[in-house]
Amino acid sequence: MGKADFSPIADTTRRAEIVALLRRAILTGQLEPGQKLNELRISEQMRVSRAPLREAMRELVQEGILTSIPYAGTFVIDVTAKDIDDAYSLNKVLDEFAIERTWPLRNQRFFDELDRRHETVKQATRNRDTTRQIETALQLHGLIYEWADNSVLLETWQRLTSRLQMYFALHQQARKEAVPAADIHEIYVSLLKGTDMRAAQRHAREHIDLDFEELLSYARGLEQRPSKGA
Amino acid sequence: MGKADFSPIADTTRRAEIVALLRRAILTGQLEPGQKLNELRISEQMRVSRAPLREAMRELVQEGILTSIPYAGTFVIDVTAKDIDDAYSLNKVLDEFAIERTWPLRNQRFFDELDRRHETVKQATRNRDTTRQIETALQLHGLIYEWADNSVLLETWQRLTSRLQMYFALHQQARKEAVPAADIHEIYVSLLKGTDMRAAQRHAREHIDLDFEELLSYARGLEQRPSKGA
DNA sequence: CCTTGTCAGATTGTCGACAATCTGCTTGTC
DNA sequence: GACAAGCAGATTGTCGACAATCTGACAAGG
Repeated sequence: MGKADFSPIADTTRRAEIVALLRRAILTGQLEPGQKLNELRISEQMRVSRAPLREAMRELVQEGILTSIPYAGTFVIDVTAKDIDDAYSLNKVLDEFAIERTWPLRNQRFFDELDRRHETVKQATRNRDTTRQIETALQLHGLIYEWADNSVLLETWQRLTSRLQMYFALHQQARKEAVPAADIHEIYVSLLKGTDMRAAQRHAREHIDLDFEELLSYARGLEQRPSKGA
Repeated sequence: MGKADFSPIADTTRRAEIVALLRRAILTGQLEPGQKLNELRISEQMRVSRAPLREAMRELVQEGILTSIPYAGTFVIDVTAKDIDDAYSLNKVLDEFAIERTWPLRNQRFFDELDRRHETVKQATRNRDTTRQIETALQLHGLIYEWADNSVLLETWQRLTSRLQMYFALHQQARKEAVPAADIHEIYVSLLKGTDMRAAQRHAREHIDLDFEELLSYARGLEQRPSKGA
């Protein structure tokens, strides 16, 4: 059959590209929490007018990684230990739900995709590319959300992901050492392939606990850190 | 003491007002699902330029009640039975979590607020104001989210609320009869005041089931309904 | 010394006009 | 008559300029 699956072509608006650029800058920590985004300066740097830039910023405000105060400016969100803890506890609940929904829908394509993403994480780990390591680990984790066949759940996860990626990036940036080379995802993947759903859910919970443990103690340390301005 | 608590003053930007206007129009069903929003026409009607209107629309796109296709237009989201079912099942999980978190934080102020909102619903019911009835019922329901002391959870709920309100409004609009005068929230409120958390969670689940039951059958009926254009 | 009024500079919010893109119709060709 | 090319209208995307608002400094007054 000549039936090819074409994915939708890329958004060719400046707005979409600006959103991607800004998001990346925030999630990798290039833009620090609390920092103000000067519209004129950024628009000149990007060789773009302020209109699409402002529209892009509105999107990121709604996405939850920017915050806007009328006539004062738009800022990268501040990260508090409470924020991380909130995201963390919600994540646990959502994980359990996502696994429950994904469970009966697992098939060979799911397992293949699981392996593929796992491999991508391992590769990033080998390359000592911490930023990409965070990104790919979240993508591995996100598979259960993509597979759960619930659009609202997926959206919720994607919003959460933005923040988590930002938190982890900040954490990594703070302690300059490389992340553990040991593969902490091995068990997670194998449990998702297994037959005991409860076990998978339980592990996901503990798995998350592990990841967040350090993150939280780190965040509690920098509490009341002054926001850096431009 | 002359120490007054001042809440932040209202956003006085056109953008914010436009967002409120558009959201209301969508959530009350004035703008139908699938309908296209003509920027020029709306901006002229509101006596506003397209810039703030477009920024407002970006916000609502991210809020999930509008969808944008580059160079084609921005449309009110289409409502499918699956969407409602997805929102419904996630809502159940979130409710359980919200109740769990709110439970130890309940105090007199909580109970008072609960009664206040309950009273507001009853008043809207007496006045046969169905739109307000939906709105107030969701606000009553939202108290456990506001009280749970988890900002991420609250945000998630607020996004979900937008859709739910839209769904219920559509439903109401379809079947023109008035909503049941019987007070279905009575038990919910009393259980939240009680001592059996599990019972409250269980009831919330069933309570939601009741509300959604009709909504779902209605939505399944209008599946493949053609989207109405401008 | 502290408070209040004023002002200049910088930044955000809004506007009207232009450019890019899509849609549907018309036209020409076979 | 079927079909592709191309044109005109409408709509969205982007731009540069102007208006509204905030911030901080400075001066006047108590």
